[in-house]
Amino acid sequence: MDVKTVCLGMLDDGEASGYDLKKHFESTFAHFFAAGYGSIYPALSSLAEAGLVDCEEIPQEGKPDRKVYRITDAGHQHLLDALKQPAPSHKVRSEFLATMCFAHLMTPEQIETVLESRVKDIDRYMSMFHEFETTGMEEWPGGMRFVCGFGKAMTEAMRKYIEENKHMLTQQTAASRSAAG
Amino acid sequence: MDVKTVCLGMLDDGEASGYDLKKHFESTFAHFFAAGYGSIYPALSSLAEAGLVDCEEIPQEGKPDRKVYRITDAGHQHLLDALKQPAPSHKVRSEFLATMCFAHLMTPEQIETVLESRVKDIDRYMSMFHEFETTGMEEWPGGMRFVCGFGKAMTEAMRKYIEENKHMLTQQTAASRSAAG
DNA sequence: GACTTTATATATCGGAGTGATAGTATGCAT
DNA sequence: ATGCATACTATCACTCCGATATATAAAGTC
Repeated sequence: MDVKTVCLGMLDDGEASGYDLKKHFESTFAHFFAAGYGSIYPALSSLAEAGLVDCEEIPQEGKPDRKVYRITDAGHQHLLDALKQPAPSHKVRSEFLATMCFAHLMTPEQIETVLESRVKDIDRYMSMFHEFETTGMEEWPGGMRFVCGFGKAMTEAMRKYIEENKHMLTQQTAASRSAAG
Repeated sequence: MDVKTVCLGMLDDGEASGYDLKKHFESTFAHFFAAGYGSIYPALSSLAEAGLVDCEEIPQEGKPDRKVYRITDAGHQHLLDALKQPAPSHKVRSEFLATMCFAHLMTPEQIETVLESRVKDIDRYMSMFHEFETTGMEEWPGGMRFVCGFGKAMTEAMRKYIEENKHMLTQQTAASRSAAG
């Protein structure tokens, strides 16, 4: 399940341009599968070349031509095949946790700053989830609701853990020890 | 905070070879910062070239020479600077959730298989965390304890969410509807 | 005794993805 | 009038991932 396949899945729901897909990646998919133009445009080109999507160029004045992609029958079949993968991965890449591993080399102020930025990020996600819930999430397919609920549950658990355990980081670091003599 | 910096941080705790670091990445760092030889060896070469680590080649019979890396003063200073980054990221890349977004295109059996493999993965992580706890985690620096507790809390929350919400996925999919007529 | 797996140790390479940058136009605010 | 957001495309250098290659010994298994 790479960017190509996710794009294909999004297009299975209706035609769209690369720009449209990017907005999708930034909203409902943001918390578990980010992708930028650098992956989306090459993905769409490659899908078109493989005949899994059709591309219609819609000329526009002033702006660049809008390229609208539509999934083909072969594309739909390819998607169905891709969904047969029995053990899809779930990976975390956290510079935050990597940094916290070395908390004993940081000052309490540095640690506090990092935690604050993490909590801000968490709050951004929480308001995003809240917005989903208040803008017709009930009509989404079950899978999408499951996925967003998953993100919300994880984000809440993260905030709770940080609040309840940050004392482990700020108490008695190497920096505070040397500062205190 | 890239692989290079994490290697530097590990070496701040004592000299090690690329092979040693890999084992570290596979145990305590596995749940939030995976790295393979394809990232570790180039990282070490680059750190050595920049003078942030020293390399001592220890000849061995039969096996390839063991290259032991040791952090330099410049390297330690570089690490301290890297830890000043105020907003380190925390990213999830989940083919699992991406797949679940398209649950309406899957059979209940396919969905069940995917969930089972995820739960197995969760159990592997849980027994890993359990092993950490029973093998002298109390002596670890606060940061490492925080990070492992974080992983455990997230993993537990994940299992709980899946158990309580998987019904959202298996009920009434497109496949089950058409199978039922 | 032969066979496979596991552990020790290095390293490279193709392909995938990231983040920054670039170009070009409209419209809206300050 | 200058900057900023929105709409739309696209590329490029770099980093990272996963698989693969190479070589040997110990330990388990059939």
